[in-house]
Amino acid sequence: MARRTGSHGEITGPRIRAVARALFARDGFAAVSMRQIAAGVGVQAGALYLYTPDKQSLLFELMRSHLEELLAALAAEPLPGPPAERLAAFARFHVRYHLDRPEEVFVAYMELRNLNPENFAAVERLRHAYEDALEEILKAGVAAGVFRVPDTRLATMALIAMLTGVTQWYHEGGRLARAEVEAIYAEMALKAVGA
Amino acid sequence: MARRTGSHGEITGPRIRAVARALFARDGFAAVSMRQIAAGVGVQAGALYLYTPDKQSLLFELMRSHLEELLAALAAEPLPGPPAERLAAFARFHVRYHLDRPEEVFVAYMELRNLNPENFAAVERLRHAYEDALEEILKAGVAAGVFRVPDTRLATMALIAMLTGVTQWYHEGGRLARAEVEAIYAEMALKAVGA
DNA sequence: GAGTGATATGAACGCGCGTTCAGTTCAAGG
DNA sequence: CCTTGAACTGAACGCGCGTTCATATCACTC
Repeated sequence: MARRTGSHGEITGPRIRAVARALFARDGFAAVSMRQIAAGVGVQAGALYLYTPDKQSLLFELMRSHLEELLAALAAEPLPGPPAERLAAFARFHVRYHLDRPEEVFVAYMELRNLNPENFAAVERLRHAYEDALEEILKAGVAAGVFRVPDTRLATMALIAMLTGVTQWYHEGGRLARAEVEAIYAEMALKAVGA
Repeated sequence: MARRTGSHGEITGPRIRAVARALFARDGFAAVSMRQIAAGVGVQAGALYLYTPDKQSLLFELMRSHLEELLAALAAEPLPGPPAERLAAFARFHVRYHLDRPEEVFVAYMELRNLNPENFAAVERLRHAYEDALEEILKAGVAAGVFRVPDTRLATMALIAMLTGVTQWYHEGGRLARAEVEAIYAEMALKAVGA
C-alpha cells in the first residue's frame, strides 16, 4: 500500500519541519534519526526524501529560516528615538521573540556544530547581522555619551548572552509573568551599559 | 598481541577522559563514537571498558568532576567585604575559571540532555549549588540596599548567562587581554544590578 | 624465574543508521 | 473514465554503533 487518503505535499512538508524541530530541540540533531522524524509525521522514512535532500539540509533549513524570520521581525519592530529607548525596545523584542519560539532558538544555537562548513558560514552570517543591529545601538549610545561601555563588541555579546539566557529557566505559568520578565531584562540591559 | 610496552592504568584513565572531553566539546556526545575516543588514546575500543562502565558514565563523570571542581574553586576563592566587592570578585572568578577550561564548560552545559534522568538530577543539584552562591551575594546586596533588582533569582540567571557567554566569543590572542575582559564583565555585572 | 593480576587486543554480537529505489496508490485534469 | 504524475511504501544497501569476551602480553612480587 502507499499514498493514504488525504495526504498532501503542502501539509507533509511543514509537518516534517515541525516534528524535526521538536525532536532536535529535545534530543539533539545527532541523537534523532530520520525514522523517528518519519514516525512523528506518520510516514515512512523514505518519504522524507521527497521534501529534503538529506538530514543535514533539514537542520540547515530550520536554522536559516529561524534566523531570517528573526531578522525580519527585528526589521519590522519599531526602534524609535534615542539610544536608551532603542536598547530597551531591542531587549524587550529579543526576550519576547525568544520566549515565543523556544524550540527554534534552542536548535539554532545548540546545533551549530552539526552544520557542515558551508552551512555554518551561512548561519554565522545571519547571526552576525543580528548582533550588528544591537551593536549599532550601543555605538550610537556611546557616541551620544549616554552609554558607558569600554568595548561595544564585548557588550553586544554580553547582552545577547544575558537576554537569550531567559529561555534556559523561564517556564510558562511560573512565578513571573512574561511582561515582567521582559521589563526586568530590559532594565538590566540598560543599566549594564551605564544608561 | 596485547598490552604494549609502557602502558599503565594511571596514564590511560586520565587520557581517556581528556580525549573524550576534547571530542565531546568539538563534536557533541552523540556524534562521538567510543572507537574515535579509543583511537585518540591510541588503544582499541574494548580497552575503554576497563575504565568506564559505559559511554554515559564517561560523560557523567566529566560533568560531575567539572562542577565539583568549580564549586571547590569557588569555595577557595576569597570573596571578602561588602556585597559589591563580593559580586565583582565572583564575576572575575567566573570569567577566569571559564576561560581557563573552555572544553569542560562547553560539555557541561551543552550535553545536559544526553544524561539519563538520574545523572541529570545529580548534575542539576551541583549547578544549583553554584547558582545559589551567586544569589546569596545578590540577596545580601539587596538587603543592604546597595543592589536594586526586582527578582534575585532572575538576576542570578541573567548574570550567569552573561558571564558564561564569554566562552562563546573570546579567543586567545584577540583584541582584548584576559584581565581586561574580566574587569569589563565584572563592571557590567555590578552595573546591571544597580550597584 | 615462575606465577599472578593488571592491561590490552581483536573479533564478534545484534542493531539502527542515512539513504535509495522499484513498485503501489490515489487525486485531479481532459 | 482514462491517463498522468505526485505522494508514499517497504524492502534493501553497506556501514558504524556500543558493548562483550576469550585470549594474549607484560610488569611485578616473592
